[in-house]
Amino acid sequence: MAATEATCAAQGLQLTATRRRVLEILLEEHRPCGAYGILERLREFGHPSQPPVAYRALEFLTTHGFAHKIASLNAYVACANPAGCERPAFLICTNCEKVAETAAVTSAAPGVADAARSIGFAIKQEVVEAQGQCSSCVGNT
Amino acid sequence: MAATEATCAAQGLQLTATRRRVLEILLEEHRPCGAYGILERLREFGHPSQPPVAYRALEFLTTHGFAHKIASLNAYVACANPAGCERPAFLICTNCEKVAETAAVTSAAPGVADAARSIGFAIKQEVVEAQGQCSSCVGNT
DNA sequence: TTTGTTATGTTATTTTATAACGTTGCAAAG
DNA sequence: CTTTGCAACGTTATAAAATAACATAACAAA
Repeated sequence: MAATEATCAAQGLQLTATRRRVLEILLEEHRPCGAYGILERLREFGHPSQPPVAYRALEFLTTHGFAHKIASLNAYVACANPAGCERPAFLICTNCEKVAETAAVTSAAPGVADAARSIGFAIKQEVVEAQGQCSSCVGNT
Repeated sequence: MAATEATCAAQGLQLTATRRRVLEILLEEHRPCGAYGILERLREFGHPSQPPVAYRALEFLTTHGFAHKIASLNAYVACANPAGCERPAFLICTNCEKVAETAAVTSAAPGVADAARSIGFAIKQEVVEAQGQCSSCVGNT
């Protein structure tokens, strides 16, 4: 949160009340939240709660790297490293639903990078989302 | 298509009319198709066209590896290598929307695999979707 | 011929996301 | 000042994606 505030201040980004509240919600849960779940939480706090409110805040947060969308879940998480987040990749526990964020060292998995090069494909961005079981859940279900 | 027929025959899977038609549709387009786009095409061919029809066919096709879901687009593509598809990864052109399928050689991008090991996370499955520009579109947009 | 299984047909609903349009607040240019 | 521009907001409506639930059909095995 502090890191986010600092980045916003440094870059002239407006961390408005709703945007801040959405980020707080994401930080409190440590699991991916659907947009409509966030919306409900906003409502509890007296914020306006039509869908575009949540989606606009989420767009701001994801655009600037303060949060990420987990495409395979259609859900959102706070960035684990808002100062200096690069090449985020996610480890999603299918049992407890918690998500660990990590950084992919190279641009792509070997094979993918090679394949891209060989067909002249210029990679701009990657979605890397691994599903499996976290250490507490290994063995269960 | 032939490979899919062969696999179905070998494994006792029923490639029914609708399932076959959906696969044909995916093969004709060589870009990702939304479920509702597929549904429209089905309607043109006189198939029933309620959403579950498309979703059931897609579930069959994806479960058995004849097609894949592109999570970051909420869309579906035919598998490029229905015989022996493993660790599929996708290169999605943001300009022409075509998708190239490739195989990730290792289980995860370096860094991701390491991170998983270090926190005791057992990876079962991975979603790897790179966005960028294909060779014909590099330079445009 | 009954039973179980797999696939289908259909209605309705849920979940996720965006279009569109008017308003507000505020800072910089005139 | 005041008006012009812009970014954010509020609201209504709708689109797009996915699934729940339940009835039917087709067919093979007991």
